Amino acid sequence: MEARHLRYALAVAEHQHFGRAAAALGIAQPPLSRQIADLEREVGERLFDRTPGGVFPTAAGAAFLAPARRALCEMSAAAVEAGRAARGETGRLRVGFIGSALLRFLPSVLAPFRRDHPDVRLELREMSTARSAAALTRGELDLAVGRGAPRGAGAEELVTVTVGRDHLVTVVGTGHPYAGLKTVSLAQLGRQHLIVTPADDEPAVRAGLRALLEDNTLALDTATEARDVHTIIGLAACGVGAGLGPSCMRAAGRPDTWFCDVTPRTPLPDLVLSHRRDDRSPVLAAFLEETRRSATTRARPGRARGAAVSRSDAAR
Amino acid sequence: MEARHLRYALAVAEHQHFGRAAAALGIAQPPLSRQIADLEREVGERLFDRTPGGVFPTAAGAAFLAPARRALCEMSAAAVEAGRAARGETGRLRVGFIGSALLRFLPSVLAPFRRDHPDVRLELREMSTARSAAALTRGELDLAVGRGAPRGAGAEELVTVTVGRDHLVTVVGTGHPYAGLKTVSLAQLGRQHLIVTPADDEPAVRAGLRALLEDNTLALDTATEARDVHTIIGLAACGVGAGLGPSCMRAAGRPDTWFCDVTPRTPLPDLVLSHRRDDRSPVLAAFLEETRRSATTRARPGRARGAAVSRSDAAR
DNA sequence: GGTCGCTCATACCTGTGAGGTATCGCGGGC
DNA sequence: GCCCGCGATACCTCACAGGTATGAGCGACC
Repeated sequence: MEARHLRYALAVAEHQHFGRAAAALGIAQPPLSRQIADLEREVGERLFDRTPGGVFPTAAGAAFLAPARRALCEMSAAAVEAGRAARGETGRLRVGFIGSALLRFLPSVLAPFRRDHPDVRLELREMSTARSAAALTRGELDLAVGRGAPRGAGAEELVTVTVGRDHLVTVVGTGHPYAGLKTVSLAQLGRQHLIVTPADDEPAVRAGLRALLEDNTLALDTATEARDVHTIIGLAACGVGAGLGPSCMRAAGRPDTWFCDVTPRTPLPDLVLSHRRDDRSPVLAAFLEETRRSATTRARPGRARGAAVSRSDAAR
Repeated sequence: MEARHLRYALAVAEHQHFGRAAAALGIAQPPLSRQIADLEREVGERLFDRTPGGVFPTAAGAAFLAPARRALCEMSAAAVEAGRAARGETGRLRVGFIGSALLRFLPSVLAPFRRDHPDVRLELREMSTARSAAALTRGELDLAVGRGAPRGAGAEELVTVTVGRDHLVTVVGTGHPYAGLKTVSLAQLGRQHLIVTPADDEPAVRAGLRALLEDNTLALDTATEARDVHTIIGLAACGVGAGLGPSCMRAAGRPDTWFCDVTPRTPLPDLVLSHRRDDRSPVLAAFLEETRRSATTRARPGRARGAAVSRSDAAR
């Protein structure tokens, strides 16, 4: 049985007349008669009653036509869905991201992406840079948002794009001696109890900090660790010590906290997107395109900081 | 796009290999490659990634395959449903019946029919013989169970089958003078206040009664009318008078009622099935077949009364 | 009641295209 | 570098979808 048979049967049912159905199908009447006869032979039942008053479906014909209609619907739906999937309008995007990406990058990208791709299922999971990179190479994620390009096993299969730059800031509670200062020096920081992100989670960030505080590794080794920027800020607000984090962390500021730039101005590893090099997912491509677009529209009106996007490979 | 393309695409997806898919389809590999290429051209998207490690659906391909599978399912379902409908296993049967058919005929036929045709939607509506015949010719019913073959406009388009015979009995309350009698005569009945079925509802029954009581038409003209056997019995129990009805009415007897045969033994119009002569519905045919079968199985062990089935035309 | 007209079925022809065979191009692995 | 496996390409062939001509059945109508 071919789709042709279904189309012909539906045309006959619609027009109740072989001649007119054939005309509507753009073929002659005899071939239509024969195709219907072939179909009836294959199904094993007469599907139409040919009466002088017109052609009407038998009980078997009526029962045949409903699923036949659905089958043709599904066939055209297949073509439509293939096109939509190819354009990235449907599908799924599994994104792993660090919490600080929620402060500036994701807000600027997610809203327009959702607007332009409402039928894409976004699966967003907050996780550390290290975990998202591993999940990416295992195929459990399609996109990772983290700080610093992934290194280590499988990293050469990934491609990274920088989507944000931040420098180091410190956050303290309003009762802390630094509260009210515009800047604090590295030397001052080295004498504080620090609150930092765990080494396992953010190797690039920790390596950078270790290099900065080379004379005060003790400060880092005895530091309090917190996985989330909000936790770092909250602990600082409690007076636990001086939190260290990216400058975008200011967006999560609370009335009982104070932020100081660190001098000298100290860039942190870039906020980067990573995805598998061989990933041809149109949804991923659409998301990256949206990232580029939102970067340029943000860059034009004013400062390019945090909006610079440059493509590079993680392999080395 | 033809069903062939869907089958081929599904085979390629399943085997992840053009050669093996072609073998499974019973064709050579080159035609399969070409059909897939044709399909991709028609859809406008590449559906499969041909890699050295195997053939895998692209995002568009994956989106295509799901509805394609459903389309093929619907196609085979169409053939199956046509067969089931042709065998009367699915469909609808709208039956109009007089209340007394619930006493003997319908109980013997409906249970086995439902058991053998569980997916047929039975629409059962209690109505008078006159109304069911009219609804039948208007196409609002498929089958009518009534007393006496339909006459009048449209009756020649109907076919009737006798499914039950009854003779006249009378029912009285236990306080009535006839209570305890085995039989009462027509003459005795003519002196009673009667409870009978309305003339509009059951013309054949009323005509028969009128002929019987020719000397006592007054008794009929002043009779109480009740549409339903249960109402006739109930009114008789209340002492309103002597109810007249078919012998199968005994099956609805109550402790406060008494039934007497009428002498001489007086046959009532047959209980008949009617259906449109041009109705080719397999469900109807299956129901009639079930009727015949249950009649013969009931006839064998004992009395054939009420089970005799004879086919005849209502036209005259 | 014979004829006409309408409609679907049948007979037969034709051209397209599905499927066959042979072969090429291209990676990957030894 | 060579071989092997796999999909693509080239070309052929025949089945079958579709075309034309005509037949068969059945109302309608004069």
